[in-house]
Amino acid sequence: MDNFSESVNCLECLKSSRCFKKLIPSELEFINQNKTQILYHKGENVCKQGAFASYVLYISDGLVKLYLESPNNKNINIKILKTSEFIGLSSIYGDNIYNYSAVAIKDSFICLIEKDSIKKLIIDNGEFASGLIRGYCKNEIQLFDKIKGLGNKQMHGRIADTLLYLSNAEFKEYDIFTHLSRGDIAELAGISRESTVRLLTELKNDKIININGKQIDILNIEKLKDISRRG
Amino acid sequence: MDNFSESVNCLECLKSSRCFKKLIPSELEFINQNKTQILYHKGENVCKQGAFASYVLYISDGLVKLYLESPNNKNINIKILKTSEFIGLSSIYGDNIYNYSAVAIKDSFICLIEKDSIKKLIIDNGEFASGLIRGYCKNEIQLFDKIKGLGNKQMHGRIADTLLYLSNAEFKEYDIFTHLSRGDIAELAGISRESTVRLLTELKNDKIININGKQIDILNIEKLKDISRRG
DNA sequence: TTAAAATATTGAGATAATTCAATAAATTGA
DNA sequence: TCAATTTATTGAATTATCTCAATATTTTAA
Repeated sequence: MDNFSESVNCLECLKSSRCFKKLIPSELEFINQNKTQILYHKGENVCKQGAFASYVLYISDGLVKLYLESPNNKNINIKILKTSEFIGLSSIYGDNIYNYSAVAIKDSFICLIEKDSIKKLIIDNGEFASGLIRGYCKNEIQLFDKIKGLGNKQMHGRIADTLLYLSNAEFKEYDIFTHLSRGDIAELAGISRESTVRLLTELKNDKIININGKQIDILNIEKLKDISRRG
Repeated sequence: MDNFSESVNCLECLKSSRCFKKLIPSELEFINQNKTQILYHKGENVCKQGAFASYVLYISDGLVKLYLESPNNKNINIKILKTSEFIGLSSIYGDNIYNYSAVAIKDSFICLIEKDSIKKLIIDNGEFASGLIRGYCKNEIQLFDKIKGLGNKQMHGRIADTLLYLSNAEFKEYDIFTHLSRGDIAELAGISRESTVRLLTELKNDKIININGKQIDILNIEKLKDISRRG
């Protein structure tokens, strides 16, 4: 199988984002003309922080880890993106550079959409713009949560946050833990791999979670939320 | 002087944001009808995390500190907002709640704009929506920087980041340091007040900055940038 | 299937950063 | 202007967290 799937038509796409539903057929056709779909294999970089950003990426089907790189090559994972989510929307104005890196954590079909077509649709179609802005808002709120966690919680609260995040309904269908290493979890929580392992063992001993290889299940969500709250 | 300034007309406003310039006169008049301008004194809360958000706030003239509150009542300062910037734009969709708190750090004129009028203009005027999205993008990039700092820099790098941020051209006309306490700087850097003081003294001894009461001046920006880079 | 590579786990020591406490300096309001 | 309050500064002790190193387990690829 090569990197290009049989050409998927945006007008028939079943994985389309809420805001695409606001487009009229001719606009959808316009997007269709200005996009390519590519298969990224697990572990492959979908975009790279600092690289020239001519496309907005859209996850047609897959699972992608978004992360920030730092000079001291410690990464911090921002979030896990799923089917029907955008990558690189924060790059459509301004520097024309990706502000983060992204890597497929399982084989994923990604649509590359010309940045300028998105910009054109924002101006032409207010409902589309409104839908996009809805996404920006949701996004921002999540970034605030991240900042709260990193800014004033310590290890226990952060790992609790991360486990609650990963156990959230949005990942139900994804069997998310099988795609994540301890290092991935550590970088989501913003703590070291070793500390992560230690904390997970501790939570298991306290019967708050159950660990089965990579799979982690929450046994006592109230206690975990409490740990998250206390920080 | 009461809390309301003589009614300022949006059509004649000299402090209008870039995106307001995309509005046609009737739309500006529409905003004008749906806003109130209020004077907030230094130290007064402009909005409160968790409170019902019916308005988008716009700084007509002033200086406002945006911060996140946590249960353990340690705050983290997100940024300092200046004249012509919005507060609460991330609340126009979704939960209808402010996601952060904001406090005036000097007397500030703030316009309260009906959330629904902003929403209406987004749908009616693509150029306005586009302008707003430009703001969302810029914002997001700054939040990523914040996360990078908190996530994988230690004290020295963080205080360097904060000093560089506050010494940036955007605050040139504001004499920003006179409005900030050591605690404010600490919460911007995400470290304790005591550590902040110690680090500032250290930087002063190394002749990288100069301290004169509240005023802080960068003497060796290259060295400071280097500290920021190393983390 | 097996050897090599990558990932996970555990313990111990080192380091970063906070907290507490005491004092100094600056600001505020009567 | 002066006392009261808030803010800033410094040192010492404590705590949180990381790093290093050694071993175990899992995954990968020949």
